[in-house]
Amino acid sequence: MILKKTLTSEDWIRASFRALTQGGPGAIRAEAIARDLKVSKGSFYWHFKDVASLQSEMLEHWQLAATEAIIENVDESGMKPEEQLHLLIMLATSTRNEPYGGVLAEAAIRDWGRYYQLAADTVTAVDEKRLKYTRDLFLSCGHSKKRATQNANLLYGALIGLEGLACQQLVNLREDMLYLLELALQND
Amino acid sequence: MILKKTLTSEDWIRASFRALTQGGPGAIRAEAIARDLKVSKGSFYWHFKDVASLQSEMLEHWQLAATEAIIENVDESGMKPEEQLHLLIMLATSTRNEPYGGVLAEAAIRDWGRYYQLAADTVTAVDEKRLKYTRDLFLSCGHSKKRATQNANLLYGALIGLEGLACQQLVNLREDMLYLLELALQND
DNA sequence: CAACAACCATACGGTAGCGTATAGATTTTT
DNA sequence: AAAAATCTATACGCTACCGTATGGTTGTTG
Repeated sequence: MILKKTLTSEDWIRASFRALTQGGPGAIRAEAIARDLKVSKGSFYWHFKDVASLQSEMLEHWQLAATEAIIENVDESGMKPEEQLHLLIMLATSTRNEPYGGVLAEAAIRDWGRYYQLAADTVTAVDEKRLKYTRDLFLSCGHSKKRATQNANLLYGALIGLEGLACQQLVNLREDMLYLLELALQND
Repeated sequence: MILKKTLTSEDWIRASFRALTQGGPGAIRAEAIARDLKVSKGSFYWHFKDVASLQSEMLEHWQLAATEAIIENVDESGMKPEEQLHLLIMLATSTRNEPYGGVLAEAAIRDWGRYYQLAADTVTAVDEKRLKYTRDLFLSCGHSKKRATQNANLLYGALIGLEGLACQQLVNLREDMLYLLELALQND
């Protein structure tokens, strides 16, 4: 166990994501997070100009992590597109230990976007990238442009919606997602 | 135009839903909503014991409205189950003028549930009812118990997820939902 | 009209957060 | 060791909200 004497802005950002996932956007408060880190807010205002600046740094970090993580794994797998889609779902439905809180942060930031423009823009950018990536996989499966788009939309939309329902124990996320992939890949 | 001299608790609840949809759960504050209604908070504390009591009344009202609205329409249509499913999607993807803010309130309350237990319980109750209703429709279509469940989960999960993406103009909600219904109803 | 209830305004004390200022402590550099 | 840079503590004024207390206004009822 390494005892760090001083904090980095990374430490603050990680703690802020804990606050976000546990208490929502309204829990991103300098003094509250300072208490969590067992320091005073004097530290906060050294690392950040103000709370808004912390928030934008959080979103910046998340945007990077949110697109790199899975796509890299799938790209380097050397599989056929159908198998890549399967892998994509397996990765997306695993309770992974991602930086910045994983699927919980994902949902929290998505919510955040409803009331905070910068978060909305970030989420849109991430969604666009993921939708495009998924659509390209379906295109590689030989689907038409229209059908590839619809399949990608469905897959990604269902993932988001089902993640919430899975948290309430109302559905089995992976099972339902794999069933959807089956439907989407069926030739007519 | 009728000039009302005094407010009812209903007026407060409606205004509170406006606040919720526009500013998130954190925007449900007695004094802020009072300003919106152009009264003082003395009025608020006459109609409600405290903010928590306003919140629980909001959730109570929404829970009723959220389940009655569409299901009634579909039940009384006298259609075949396949057509009822189609109608269900048409209604769910129409930008309806529901009480308490419609689809925007829906999303806001879903978010709210992440940080507020009472909201979480309310959302779960609503989701359970809707999922069961949808599953029963698929059962009426002759689907097996397992497949009916998966189809219902997919339909409802995709609706939730796609609603968010539709707000960002990233998908066409109704088109994608109808496509999903097509897939789900295909006989193998 | 008197009495009462329904509804709202105003004023109060208390808490919690923001951002600043300033000084203290610690590490790094010279 | 001295100086500089890095990091944190403390104290301050400000704002916004909560919930209470109290009194005023309006409308209804006997």
